[in-house]
Amino acid sequence: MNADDSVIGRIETEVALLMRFAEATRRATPVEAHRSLDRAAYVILRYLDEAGPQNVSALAARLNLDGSTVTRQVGAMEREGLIAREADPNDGRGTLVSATASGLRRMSTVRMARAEIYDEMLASWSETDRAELATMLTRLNEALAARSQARRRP
Amino acid sequence: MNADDSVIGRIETEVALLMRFAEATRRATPVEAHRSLDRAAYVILRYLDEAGPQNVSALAARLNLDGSTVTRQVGAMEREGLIAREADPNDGRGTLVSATASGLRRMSTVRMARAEIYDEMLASWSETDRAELATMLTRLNEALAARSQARRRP
DNA sequence: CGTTCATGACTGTATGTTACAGACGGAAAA
DNA sequence: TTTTCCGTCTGTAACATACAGTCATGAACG
Repeated sequence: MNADDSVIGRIETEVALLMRFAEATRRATPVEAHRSLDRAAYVILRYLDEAGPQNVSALAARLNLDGSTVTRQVGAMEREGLIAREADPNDGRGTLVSATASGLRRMSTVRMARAEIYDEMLASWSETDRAELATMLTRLNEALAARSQARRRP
Repeated sequence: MNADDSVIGRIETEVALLMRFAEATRRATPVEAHRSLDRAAYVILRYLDEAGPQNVSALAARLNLDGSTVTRQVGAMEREGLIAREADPNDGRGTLVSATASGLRRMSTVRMARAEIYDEMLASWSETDRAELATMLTRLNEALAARSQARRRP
């Protein structure tokens, strides 16, 4: 049986395809929107916005990145004024990273632009179908998150 | 209104999340599966399997990559015996890239492994829900592809 | 209270992927 | 035939990332 004959095969194919599209779209995005807030910066700001100030380790765990990578990322973001770093009052070893107003503004702009793109792209979809897509993606991510958890504590 | 309050906002959020998961999963994949067939190699082999031998430019266009990037990729893949290169009989400038049996075998192995992961991950889903997810992903990709087309010929 | 171990951040280094610019040769057009 | 265009390849640079090691702080335990 060809892998594509099964529903699971189709899911694998479509997720792979989605990855390629997303990458290509990101790279093709005009400089003023993309370079101003590269991928890691965007997700970091999203998370800080959602969960409040975090230390580097927490960010690394959340983003599934090495601590050193996050250190460099937030270093660059600090230079651009997107986030601020301060000593963690509860742990002298830690560094608390918090989003600045400017950082949140930039994140929000990117987010609105992306939502706009999806809105245009799905213009012909019914509201029901859009809701169904959102639900399915949410559930897929929940499944992925559960698997991540399971793998981290084997 | 917060962007997440709308269905479109949720879709944007979930796709961004899915990207992070997919990246992290790819990086966390054990060497024997991952290094043996890195991301670009996998999609190149998938495309060659689907569409037959292609020259470098066609691959680059399809994958939304620069020609030089594809040149290097197929160079590495040739060294590993995953693809073969020959002069394009129809165009002396071109190089025809074709998958080898070994390359297709490796691709298929990776594909099955991935399908297996999805299968486990979605074990608790009903067949109806799985089918619904596959359908929604397919439709989302169609919308993305349509947008790509539109942007390429503006 | 001091020693030892664990943890958080950071730095040095290496790798992989990518793009852009330029070279070179073959193809197509004038 | 000459000029221009196109496909591939090579040189170079940027960037994100991981791994290993360093340094400082906190925690546990005798």
